[in-house]
Amino acid sequence: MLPSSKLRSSEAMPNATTHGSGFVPDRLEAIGRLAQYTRSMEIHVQGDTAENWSVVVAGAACQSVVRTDGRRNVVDLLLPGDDFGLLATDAPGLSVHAICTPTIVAHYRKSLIEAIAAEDPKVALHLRERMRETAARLIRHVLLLQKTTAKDKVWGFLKILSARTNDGEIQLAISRYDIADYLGLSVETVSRAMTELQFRGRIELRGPRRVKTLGRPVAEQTAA
Amino acid sequence: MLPSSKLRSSEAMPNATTHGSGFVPDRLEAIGRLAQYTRSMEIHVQGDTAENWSVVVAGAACQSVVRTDGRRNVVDLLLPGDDFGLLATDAPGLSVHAICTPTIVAHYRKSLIEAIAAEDPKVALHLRERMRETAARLIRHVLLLQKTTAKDKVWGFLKILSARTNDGEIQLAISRYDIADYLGLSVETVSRAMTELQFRGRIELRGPRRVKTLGRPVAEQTAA
DNA sequence: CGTTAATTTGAGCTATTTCAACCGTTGTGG
DNA sequence: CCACAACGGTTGAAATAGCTCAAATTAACG
Repeated sequence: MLPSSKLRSSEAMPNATTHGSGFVPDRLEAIGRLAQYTRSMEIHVQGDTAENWSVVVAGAACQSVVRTDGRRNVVDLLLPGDDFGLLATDAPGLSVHAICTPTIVAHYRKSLIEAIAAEDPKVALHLRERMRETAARLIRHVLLLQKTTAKDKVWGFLKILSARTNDGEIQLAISRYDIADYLGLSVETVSRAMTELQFRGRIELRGPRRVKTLGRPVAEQTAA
Repeated sequence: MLPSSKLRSSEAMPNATTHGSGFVPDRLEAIGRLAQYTRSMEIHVQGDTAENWSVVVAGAACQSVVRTDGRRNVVDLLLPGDDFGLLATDAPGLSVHAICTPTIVAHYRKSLIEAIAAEDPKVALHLRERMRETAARLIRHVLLLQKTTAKDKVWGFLKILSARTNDGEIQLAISRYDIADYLGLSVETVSRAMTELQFRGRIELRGPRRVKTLGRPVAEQTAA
């Protein structure tokens, strides 16, 4: 259950250090360590539990909890550019797993980035902005979960994903099971919601993992 | 829709400045402005929309959104000691309202606290800790919303509240309607869940707004 | 190709929403 | 001081939505 490879940036992704991934300031880029993970592998840096700030560079990951009854809840979905470990460290039983292969994550020691942030206001500002983004993601998640019907939840979820791609086409890195655990629904309900959304012309399924969002929210449609 | 009174700390709460409310470091306490609000009144400092960091000192407030269809969603419940305005500022349509009378909130200009934080690491640390608390609250909220049954949601909600009081007795500042909007349920379901929780001996209702939590989680009971 | 995992579909059951009415409290104006 | 409106809370009944168990179908991968 260890990363298949844990490499210096220069070894794993020569371009990452030289040109930068674009996700963090150059100043931080230099001290990052890239690690590559495979599907369902836990993401952490060996040796220390909560001492790292991490940014997903490629692939996808999700932060989740498993309940005492065996149920799993996905608290946050992490796509390239998303980070974790700065906020939400003390939550009990929270862990991060890769959900596709390969998933590449950049790890930064908190002690280091804090030292840099202390003397570089630009970096400090960047980190605060990252925290705000994480909070915004959590709030969007809450809003999603508060929607009444499963169709609304699934549609809202797909809409958020499609907003992160240029066109409406989505490459789903995440399985129906993960979506179910993210939305607090059963897999069957997620699947049915998908097919029904297609039936109603709101999405187009070009395969289980290829979705294109088409229309306006389900909420507006049900209102009409 | 303006605060009934907007006072210097020394005028409204003589003790707040001298002894401190205990919620923020002395260094910050000095620059805070206390404002008092009545139920359903929007909480903001006149003149600037998102330029303040605010801490609830007494009473209670909730951060909410109203959807296009008229539904309201409560994103965060703010009890004495909880803060808002640092994270989650850019969310669209988000506003904070007092949910009981009186609700007292301390406002701090962001420009000021950032300046202080820049030269006082202790204050900076405090602010980071506050952001982590806010995120932890959001995560707990997500986990609550992901619970499958309404009883689990309501019980989890009450349990979180009771964890913030010394004994298990809760003084509910929040109405059933607010709870419903917080948990993404209808009012009727919340009410029914309450009476059923009492029927099953998990809580004791000493009046609509006085609840005492008794047993272990509903989840464990349903498992048995 | 064959095996395994992922997704979809079906049927019965339970939970939740919705619409409606009722009760108790509070506050207000006559 | 009382009647009455307004609000918060509870309860009832019908319709719907979602969960569970079960199985079929499809995609992924060695």
